[in-house]
Amino acid sequence: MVAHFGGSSPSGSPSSSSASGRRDGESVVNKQTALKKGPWTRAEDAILVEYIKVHGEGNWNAVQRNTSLNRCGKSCRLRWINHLRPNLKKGSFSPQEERPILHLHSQLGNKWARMATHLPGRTDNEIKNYWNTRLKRRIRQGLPLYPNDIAGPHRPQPASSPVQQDRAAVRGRSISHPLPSQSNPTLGPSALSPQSYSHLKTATTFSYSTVPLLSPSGGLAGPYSPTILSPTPIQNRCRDHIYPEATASSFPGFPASSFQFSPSLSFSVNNSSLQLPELPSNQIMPSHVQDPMTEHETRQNTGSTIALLDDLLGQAQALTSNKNLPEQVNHFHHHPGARMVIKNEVREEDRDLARLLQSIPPAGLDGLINDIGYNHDTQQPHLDLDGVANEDNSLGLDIQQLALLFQADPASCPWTSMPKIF
DNA sequence: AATATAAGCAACCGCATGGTG
DNA sequence: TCACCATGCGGTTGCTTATAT
Repeated sequence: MVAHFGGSSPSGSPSSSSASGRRDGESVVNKQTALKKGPWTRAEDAILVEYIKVHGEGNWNAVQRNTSLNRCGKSCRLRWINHLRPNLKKGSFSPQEERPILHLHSQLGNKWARMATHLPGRTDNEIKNYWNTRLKRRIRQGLPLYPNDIAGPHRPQPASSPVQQDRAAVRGRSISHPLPSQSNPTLGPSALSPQSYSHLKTATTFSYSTVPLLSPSGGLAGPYSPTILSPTPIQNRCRDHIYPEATASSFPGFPASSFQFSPSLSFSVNNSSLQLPELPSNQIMPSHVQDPMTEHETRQNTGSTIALLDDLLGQAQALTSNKNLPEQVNHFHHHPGARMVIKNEVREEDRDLARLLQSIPPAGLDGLINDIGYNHDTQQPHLDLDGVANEDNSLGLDIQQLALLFQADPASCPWTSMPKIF
């Protein structure tokens, strides 16, 4: 078979000497004008590895200038990052790796690079490919993604989309949010047909953490507002269609008409690492429905819990801008009883953890956080909460403890019976 | 065995960001 | 302040292989 890569650019597989040879010859002539594309050959790999051995990573464009490689800097970087650098894991993802991916995606969305920092030896590209493959599979299996009223490539767009309503709501306008029932034909769970998939290719990630929370009065949920919050339309759809089996009665301890839909409460402890909550993996919505807020808007709208942690992270960044700064202990600005150990470098992992904590009702955090940090040995964030910390500084909360914290009945905690979405 | 479809994967592209002169 | 450059990220494409019909 003659393979063609990138349209008109012929190239062979790495073992195809004829194709690559012809291409190589061509590249020598056109070195100033046409850089080689397509699969890398072993010879090219060897050149790149040897160069990096001597000069180290970075300055990728210099590779092409200083070697016989006729690849652009971006291509060299990509090849090194994804295939040639040491300690890369190869092969399919293990179940131990898959679960964190699901959890991370539920918290971070399509932040592949960020996710990769939590999965040693794995690249963002691998994670992205894994996720996209899985997403396609689940869609093909017809699992519910969103309701019929918004599905389909040719449906007329409503005059006021749910997102617009959400946006209006977070700007303080009072909008009623009738809870859709399972029997509501327009909002009932729908199975997405494979034919609908092409439409979804434009969909982007939708994360619970971006959903604005409304107080019962319709205003924003502040950091110390009651934890019982009115769900927005988007949250309603999450509850009714991503967890279609769950009904209001599945959430004991919360009024049926007003609760914060936050499955993120379902922490558990396993193998001394922070287990992120089990969340649906298919958190996507069609592009004409979802309208993800900017990070700034998200912070503004969800307020608040995150503000506390951002406050701390801001302090950490300020403090750690001095590389020689010794490890310091700071006090929570809003939580005098809590303390945070600030290491000597600012870590994205901390920000990830902060995002995770964003999903915890503010009152649940109040006075609880004792220590927050990141364990580089285990590559896991750790969080000490007063009275519930484990010996190894991992998160010491199990689902029953959390249920108690948030005054739900642990014996009938709904998240333990949530259907798995993978 | 031939064909169709799905899955897995590698690589490219466009864009955003940050540093520097 | 601006332009330029290097780098990094996420989306997308298209090829190869595996599996189903």
